[in-house]
Amino acid sequence: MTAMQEHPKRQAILTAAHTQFSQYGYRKTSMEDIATELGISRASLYSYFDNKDEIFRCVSKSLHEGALAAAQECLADDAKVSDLGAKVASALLARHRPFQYEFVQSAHGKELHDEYSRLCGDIVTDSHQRFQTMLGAALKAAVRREEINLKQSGVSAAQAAELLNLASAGLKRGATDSASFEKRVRKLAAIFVAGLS
Amino acid sequence: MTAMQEHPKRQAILTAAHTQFSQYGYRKTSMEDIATELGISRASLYSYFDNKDEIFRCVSKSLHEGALAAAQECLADDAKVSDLGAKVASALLARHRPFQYEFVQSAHGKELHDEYSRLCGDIVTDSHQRFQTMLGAALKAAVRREEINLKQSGVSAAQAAELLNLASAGLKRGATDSASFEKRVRKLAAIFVAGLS
DNA sequence: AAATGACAAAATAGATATAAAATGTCAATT
DNA sequence: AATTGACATTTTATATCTATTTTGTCATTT
Repeated sequence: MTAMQEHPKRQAILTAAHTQFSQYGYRKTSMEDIATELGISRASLYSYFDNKDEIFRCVSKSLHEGALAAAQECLADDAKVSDLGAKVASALLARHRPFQYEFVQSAHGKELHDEYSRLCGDIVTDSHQRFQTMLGAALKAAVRREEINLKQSGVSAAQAAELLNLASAGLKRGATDSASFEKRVRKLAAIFVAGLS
Repeated sequence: MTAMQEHPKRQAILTAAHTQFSQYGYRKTSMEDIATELGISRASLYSYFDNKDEIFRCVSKSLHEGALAAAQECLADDAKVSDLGAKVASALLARHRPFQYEFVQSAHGKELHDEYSRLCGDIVTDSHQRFQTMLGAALKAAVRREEINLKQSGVSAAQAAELLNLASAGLKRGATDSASFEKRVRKLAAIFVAGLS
């Protein structure tokens, strides 16, 4: 249920690193920068992490775990949300929120994206898969509750989850800020869920 | 209605260039390569185009114009398509088909994408806009025909068109080939249109 | 034990030089 | 008039060198 216990110092380092990475990109952030951001010496970092690559991977892992936990929370049976469309939208937003750096058209955004696929391809894939599984399960539960009906459109719950996830990622392209992204995801989810009835 | 008349030689050059560009990327394709592909001398190219950048822009323009014309055809009132979902899907596919190079996870795909935004940002934006306008108009016509109803979901026809277009672009990410992309677009369009009823 | 300063090794950035490839022009050719 | 070979120019690729930055380790300090 909960993420693996991280040594609090490790967690602090990851937070500082995340701040620097999203501000200056991966390559332009040095271990010195991360240490300074935290107010400790660079050498201390090596007591907690092997190298910068590992820090980056752990930041990524932490972001993904957090996003998945938040999404899971949104999809929980006892979630007090009016309708399924809103529930799905909130899960999609929880899933994609930490990765809004992709909005950035700048060199930073592109570099970060490249480093992600270079160093964290497995983490991204795994997270992608797990999210689709949990969203698929939530949709299946909704079928059981007869809130939606998949037979008409001929898609499985898993396929529907995949479509929602990929489509949401597409909505980032046109968005200039997180607010417009959020609005679009909510409308898409509402219409999509309405289409499964 | 029809695209601007291109000198047939110009058109032949654009075709040869497109072949080379999609095979080797922009930078790795030389004017010599394009000329050889066509069986003429490199110098001749300069009788028809100022330079490589202009050729690339014209290839892009041609692809976009072709895609828009095809999409327009799909959306025409007299199009003999069973339902609105299928009609919308075919238009989306016509719009995105020429740009499936984005599937390519390889360096080529990324380079081409970069060159597109460097040299053809205006063309891409314009095409994007025009497509959404025509799709929006088609949706509006469907509202008039009472095939769909936008009031329930609270989106304008233009917003719905935008959502469909961006979401479709997102579906490229997960697709490994054009067939899987096509299936996904058809399902998304069907569900989306069903959600507007 | 946790943190750090100091050190050697490795990576990066910048400058320079050279060779090769590609570009754009134009006079000559068909 | 359309096409091209040939030329001068520009761009790109590669290698080498130096100076600087960054990294990873470890003995020392608190």
